[in-house]
Amino acid sequence: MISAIHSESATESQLEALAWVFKALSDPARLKILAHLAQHPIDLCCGTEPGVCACDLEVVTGLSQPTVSHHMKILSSAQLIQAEKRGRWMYYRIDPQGLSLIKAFLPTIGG
Amino acid sequence: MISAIHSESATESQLEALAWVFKALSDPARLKILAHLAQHPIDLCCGTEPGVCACDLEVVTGLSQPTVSHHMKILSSAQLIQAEKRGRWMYYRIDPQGLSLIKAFLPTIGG
DNA sequence: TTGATAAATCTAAATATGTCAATACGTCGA
DNA sequence: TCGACGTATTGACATATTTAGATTTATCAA
Repeated sequence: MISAIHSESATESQLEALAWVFKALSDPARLKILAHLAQHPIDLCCGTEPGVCACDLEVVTGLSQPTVSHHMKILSSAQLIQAEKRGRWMYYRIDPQGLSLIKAFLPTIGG
Repeated sequence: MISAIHSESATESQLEALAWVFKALSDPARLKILAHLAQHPIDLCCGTEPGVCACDLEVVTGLSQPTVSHHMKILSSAQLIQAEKRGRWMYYRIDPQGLSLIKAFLPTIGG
């Protein structure tokens, strides 16, 4: 069949989407944020709400508020976190979609 | 115990090493190279030698020779490929170490 | 309504990255 | 030894990324 001419199993745009998820994971601050979210599904500072608020992540990373906001936007665009605003606070939690993409792809590159 | 003060399970330097592997994976050209290596353990253009030579990867990626060389250096530094020189040719193959690092870390961030 | 607070956006900076042309380096064959 | 060939390195350039200060927006409390 014709599509077999393109012998690579992943299309160009699929590779770009995957590369973007990997890029979101390529910063130590963002890895630290994700590890914190995975290990603290219940918020520490703002009560018993599910998720972690942005102010916590400033402490965890030692970065400024705008910088944390920037990182969260990147993680969100890669579907690695889900963000929800409740009142004045943003709450974050792990989004399984981004990592699922990666886990499905790893065998393609020998993993 | 004292070390428990640092409650994150991964140290700063471990996170940096992981981030570096993810960064090596964050480029579509490098993903394409890895996919090609995984799917062609036997060389196409230069006989029956195990591995893929650099000249093949110029064709696969459509990039110039120096650019491919640059990408291979990055993949190698992340332990994602093994490189071997035989005569005038460089042969590459998948190195399982880099991906193993990642696969071991994914559960830490909810994967 | 006003003031305070949490987060996003805008702006600017320093640094990093991807790319190729030119060149250098190794290796092989004649 | 010399020339050709495959790859690595260097230099240059355009673009992207990380970061924080200043400002804006949205929400709540008084």
